Amino acid sequence: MGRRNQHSREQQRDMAIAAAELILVREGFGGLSMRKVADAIGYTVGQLYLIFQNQDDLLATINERTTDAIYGHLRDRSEAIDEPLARLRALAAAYIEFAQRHPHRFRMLFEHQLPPAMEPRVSGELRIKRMFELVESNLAPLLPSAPPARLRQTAATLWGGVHGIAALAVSGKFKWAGNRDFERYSDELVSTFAAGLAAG
Amino acid sequence: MGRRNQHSREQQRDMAIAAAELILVREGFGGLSMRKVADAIGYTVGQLYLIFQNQDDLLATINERTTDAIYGHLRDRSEAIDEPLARLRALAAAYIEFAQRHPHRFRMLFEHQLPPAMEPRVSGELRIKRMFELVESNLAPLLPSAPPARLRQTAATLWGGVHGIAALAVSGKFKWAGNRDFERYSDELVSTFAAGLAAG
DNA sequence: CCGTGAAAACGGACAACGTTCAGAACAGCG
DNA sequence: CGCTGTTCTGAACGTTGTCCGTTTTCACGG
Repeated sequence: MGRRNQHSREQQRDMAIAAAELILVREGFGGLSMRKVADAIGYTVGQLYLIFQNQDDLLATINERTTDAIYGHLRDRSEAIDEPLARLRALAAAYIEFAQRHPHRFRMLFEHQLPPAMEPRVSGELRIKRMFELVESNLAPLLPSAPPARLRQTAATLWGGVHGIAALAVSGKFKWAGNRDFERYSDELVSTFAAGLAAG
Repeated sequence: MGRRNQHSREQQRDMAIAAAELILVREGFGGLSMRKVADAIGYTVGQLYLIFQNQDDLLATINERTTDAIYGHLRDRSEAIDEPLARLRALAAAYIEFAQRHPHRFRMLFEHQLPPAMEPRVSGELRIKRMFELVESNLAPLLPSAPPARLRQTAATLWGGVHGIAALAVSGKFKWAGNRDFERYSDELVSTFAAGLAAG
């Protein structure tokens, strides 16, 4: 086995991912190229294509890590809270906070699409599903007698709404509102939505 | 004035925009290149750069037209309705419908960002603002005694939420929900949110 | 009708991009 | 040392956005 360098394939993979994430954070989605990643880890582009199928493979891998990071952030910000509604508010605020703190990672997660030729990544879909289930489980106490299907739809509705605020915050198309404090919007959304559920 | 072709600069501009929109619809954001546009209108790339400052200029122009199209669609779908809450529901459904019918145009509107070097486009921001004001004016009857600032925030909250559902619908990351009928979500969001407003 | 100057359009150049692949460089074994 | 199979390189191809020197075309003055 002629190995020229001391890094195993697994190590190279980790290095490449770390380097790519750094470039993503610094220069954004558009500035992330295979050549830059290869340079950053001291290998050539060709080698990168022995580690990743193609660029989409690398980006999808990073997106899975981003989903994990969001999930962890949501857990951290909500686990110490007892009251269900307060937990939901905290989850929403944490989601907005992550989007604003890591706009490039957040944007790439939702803006990058795998080409139709590539088979979809089950692991990535499961991660997103898990994130939504976190919302669902915290929404359940507010809808005690709702059947599972209804609960899932309502969780999707609410979280879709929270996601919209985060998406607009990160897209930069929200300047007209003049308000940089986006948690105010997510708070109002969650509170008013919950009040509506209670009323209905 | 030596003009070789029968098209005025204004005509060339219109042709280029129309061709670019066609390519966008057919091949998506990533498939839209200056060279393809130039080919489509029978000119060379160089000429395209006498019409548009650069690619971002062309894309921003298309995005302004997309905003107009959404605005018109929202008006069409809501003007015949009398009841304010029903109007809001119709607006939300129309927004989702547009996003699903024109996913590439919708995505580019919110995913493309001008490089920081270019000065922001006031006309584009005004168009987005106008769209949100359409929501605001239909939300006003539900909050009769709310001050303008509160009204604006609530409109932004609600519409941010609707936008999130549209964004998720178009991003293809909503498969776990198993539900293709996204108007169900926007209906629930608007109804529940309005119920919450009435209760508060 | 011809010449001239300016506007209009072309087309080649450049750097950067994703991707591929023939061959060079290497480690271990005999 | 030489052989073998893996590892890695570096050049290549096609495409992209962008620029700019050159050529073409026309309107007008003579």
